Amino acid sequence: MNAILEELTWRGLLAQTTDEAALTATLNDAPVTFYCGFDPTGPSLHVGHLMQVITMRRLQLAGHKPLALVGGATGLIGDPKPGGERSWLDAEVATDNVRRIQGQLEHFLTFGEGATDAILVNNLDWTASMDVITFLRDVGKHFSVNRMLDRDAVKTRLEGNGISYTEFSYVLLQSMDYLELRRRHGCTLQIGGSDQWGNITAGCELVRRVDGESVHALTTHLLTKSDGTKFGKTESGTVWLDPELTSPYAFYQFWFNTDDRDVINFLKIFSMRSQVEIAQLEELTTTEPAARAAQKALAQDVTALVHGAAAVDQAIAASAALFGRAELADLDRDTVFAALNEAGLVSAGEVDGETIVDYLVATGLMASKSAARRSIDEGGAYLNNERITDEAYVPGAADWLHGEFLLLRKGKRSIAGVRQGS
RNA sequence: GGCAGGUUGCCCGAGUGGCCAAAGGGAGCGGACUGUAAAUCCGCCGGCUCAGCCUACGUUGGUUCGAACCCAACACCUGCCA
Repeated sequence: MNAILEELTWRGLLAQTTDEAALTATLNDAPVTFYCGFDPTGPSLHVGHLMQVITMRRLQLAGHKPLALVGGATGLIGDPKPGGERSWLDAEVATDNVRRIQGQLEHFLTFGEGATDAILVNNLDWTASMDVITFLRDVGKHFSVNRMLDRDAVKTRLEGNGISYTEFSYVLLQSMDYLELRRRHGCTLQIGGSDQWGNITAGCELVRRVDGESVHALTTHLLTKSDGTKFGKTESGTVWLDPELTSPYAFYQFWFNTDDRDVINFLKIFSMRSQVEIAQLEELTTTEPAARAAQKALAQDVTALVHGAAAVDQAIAASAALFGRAELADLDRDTVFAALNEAGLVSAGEVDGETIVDYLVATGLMASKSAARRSIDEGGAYLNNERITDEAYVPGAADWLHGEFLLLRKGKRSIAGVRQGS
């Protein structure tokens, strides 16, 4: 087996390949141009996309050439998912999303003119100008509806709430991408999540039927968590890569809170650490679970990759200040400010009212005054790390840290601050 | 275009005239125990000027002392037929 395939296998990434022997030979033979597509369904990539992005990076480091495709066209159509029809993505929003996502991808791969440098492509470029007759004759003719109906997502939809012709056609567009990228860039490998297997192999088949060339597919396992919940979500929603949508602090916390049972798998998938290093961390997780060395390594690695080393330092400092044992009074003003700023800081001027309930609501920590009162009742609200018992309490001069900040907390780990003055 | 079924809180789903802010489950939140983990147990889970009031069961209008529940129209979804 080829070295990079072995590594992907060890990391638990490799789910399926079209023809392992042929793919191994191809990868050994020469640099391979490969692609992976991202549909612009949101304003940013999120941690769920990270697995593919990092896999692309691994392949690039192994000497292969990535084509990062953003689905300006496919995003407007929608890949059928079992649950039901997707909500319509406005064309303008899609265009904007494409631009944002392209910018993010540039962050993770090395782009340029060199042999293994990555190239950005957008499938709108070869789809928008295609006319219906050409589409139906040159592309549609190669697809059997009978086989399209066999796909799981489609079957589920037929048994459930049905599927529109729009989404049913999605696979044709994605297949066209493969054909086009092979012609334009000599692309002979497509990677994606294992849920993309059907779309990817359909592309392989189209290339074979139309151009008579044999191209490859490689899928990665879908990420599962031990507790059965979906990866990539927190109580506040999707964990985005855009620092405007998910702060580096929240991002760091997301990884830091990983379950013991998942942390080693995540390190294999998301970090560039070696087999030896990960084995050591695995050992530490068993012998000294409370230290959570593996979670720290994971959070630092991924945060550094996405937001840079400086953001890691800030996230660590903020976490230490907010969760540490240190007396709040002992923390210097700048540390408090940096920590609260990461956690989310509201200016006192924006607070409507003066009781602790008003502050809790203003920071967004509590959804409503009712919820705030309830939390206080339940003993789950804290001011400067001390439990609040009186919902009518009005913070006094002594409560303002350095005369400037209030530290508010809900439960153990939802934190926000209020800042006096401007 | 015809016929049938459907639209309930974040999600699923019960409720068919007063006892309904609406059963049950899931998700979520808090507490206890811990390690900012998991599991477990307990509590909470529309809003507010909170023993009361307001808003809510697709939309609008109607019947009624009283409607998520009955009637009408409309909108949307699904299926079957044309």
